[in-house]
Amino acid sequence: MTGKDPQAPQLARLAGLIADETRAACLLALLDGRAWTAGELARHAGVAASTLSEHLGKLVAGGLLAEERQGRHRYVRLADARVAQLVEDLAAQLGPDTGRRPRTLRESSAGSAMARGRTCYDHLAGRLGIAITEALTVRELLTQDTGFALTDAGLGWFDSAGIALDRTSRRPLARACLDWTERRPHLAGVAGAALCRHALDAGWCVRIGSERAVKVTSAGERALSELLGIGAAALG
Amino acid sequence: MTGKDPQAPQLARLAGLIADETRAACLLALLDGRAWTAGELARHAGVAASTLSEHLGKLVAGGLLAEERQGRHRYVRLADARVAQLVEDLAAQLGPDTGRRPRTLRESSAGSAMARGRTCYDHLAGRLGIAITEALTVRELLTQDTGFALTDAGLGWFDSAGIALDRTSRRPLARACLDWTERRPHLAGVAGAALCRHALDAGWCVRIGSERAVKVTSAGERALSELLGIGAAALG
DNA sequence: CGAACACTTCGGCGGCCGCCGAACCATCAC
DNA sequence: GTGATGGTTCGGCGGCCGCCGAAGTGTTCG
Repeated sequence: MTGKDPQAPQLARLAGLIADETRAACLLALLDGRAWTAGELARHAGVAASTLSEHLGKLVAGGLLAEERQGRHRYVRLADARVAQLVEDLAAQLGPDTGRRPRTLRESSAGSAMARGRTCYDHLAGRLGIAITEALTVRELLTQDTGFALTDAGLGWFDSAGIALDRTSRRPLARACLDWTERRPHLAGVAGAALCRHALDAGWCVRIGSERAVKVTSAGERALSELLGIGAAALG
Repeated sequence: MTGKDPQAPQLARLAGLIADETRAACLLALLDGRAWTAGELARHAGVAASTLSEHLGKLVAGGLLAEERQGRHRYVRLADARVAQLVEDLAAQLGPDTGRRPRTLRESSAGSAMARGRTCYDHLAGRLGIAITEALTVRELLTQDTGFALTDAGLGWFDSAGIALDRTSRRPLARACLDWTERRPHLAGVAGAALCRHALDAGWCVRIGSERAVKVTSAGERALSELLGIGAAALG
């Protein structure tokens, strides 16, 4: 009676890819949606280059990462949005700051910058992401009470804001992503990605530091206030 | 510069709980939403009782399982719907039948019963779950093109069918859950759970075997046809 | 061309962890 | 009470896996 579920070994293997502190650190770092070189990740994780090389091999073989070789560099990024979502979901399961408290001033300010606004793979998160999601909901451009979807008015809003949405993608147009600093859902999916890309392209916000944190510019404050009625207070 | 993300160790620990074949088999078995005894799980996984006891200890300590002691039995079930979703998401990432092919007739027919209809923690999946989700969508009770949410008409349908929806829960009313046999989303969340419970209570379907598979009764066929226009063909 | 650099491969070391059986403890049946 | 059953604890064994440094491959730069 060892009728063990046939997908158990594979589930274990998949989880095993994430079940290593160094690989987990890589995946979290790659949640910024960009491609990192092997060396950058090795320094980030505080481990020898040779060690990290083996980790990348496993993650790529397991389908979690996509690689792109350029000259003597090996660039690596999350394979697709599904993998990003998976890592986010796992991280969200942990709950907010169950981690250690920041020890240094530098860490603390980096933490608060992340809490203020950051990218979550390809969309916006943190107080910035929440403020936008909230504003969309209040204006009935997004409905959250019977699920999570854009309204017809919401489609119109994106259109009039000049943000194109790819409606042919198999990826959901709007999806809720649980924010691990705010404990509330923010907008992800095709619409979330398009909005984030537009915000960066139009200079509404800029990346700060080398990680995921972003900062709203003064042009961004004007645009958010004008288009969604978001006041500076909500972005504090 | 070992500025490793502070949540990396925890992410690794969480994944590590799932990254064992025996524990993975337990979690998959518990996806039927019911409580199993330690002994049942040990036999299911094909491992000594002492070994399984240790596994359960870890899963409970890690918050993935909830336990309930009754007399000399230790009943254990998934801690909540979030954990179930997490396991489902991980399993969905694997893709359909990447596992081995069934070897015996018994396995094969069990597999097709599972493909025809099954529970996915607390909602319906398989061709049955897809047929229902599809019918709800065609009748514009559920919208999938701008996200995933019940429409106003959908709320009315649940009401007139006598299926109460708890709108006070923090859990989303409607949520998409990727079906790993059909590769398409089916209805989960509060509405999915209420529908599944009603289907079992009203005798629309009954559990078969000791696992997740369910079978539509003739009363169920009538009800589904009447309420949602689902023909027997869709349930093949 | 040679030096610096990014990455990979390979041995080898050490620790962690899943497994079992045996002993133990609790509950239930008689 | 005695015996059977479900579960837990404990040692101890074995394998897996992450780590490193050293040596090797390919690329870029002067």
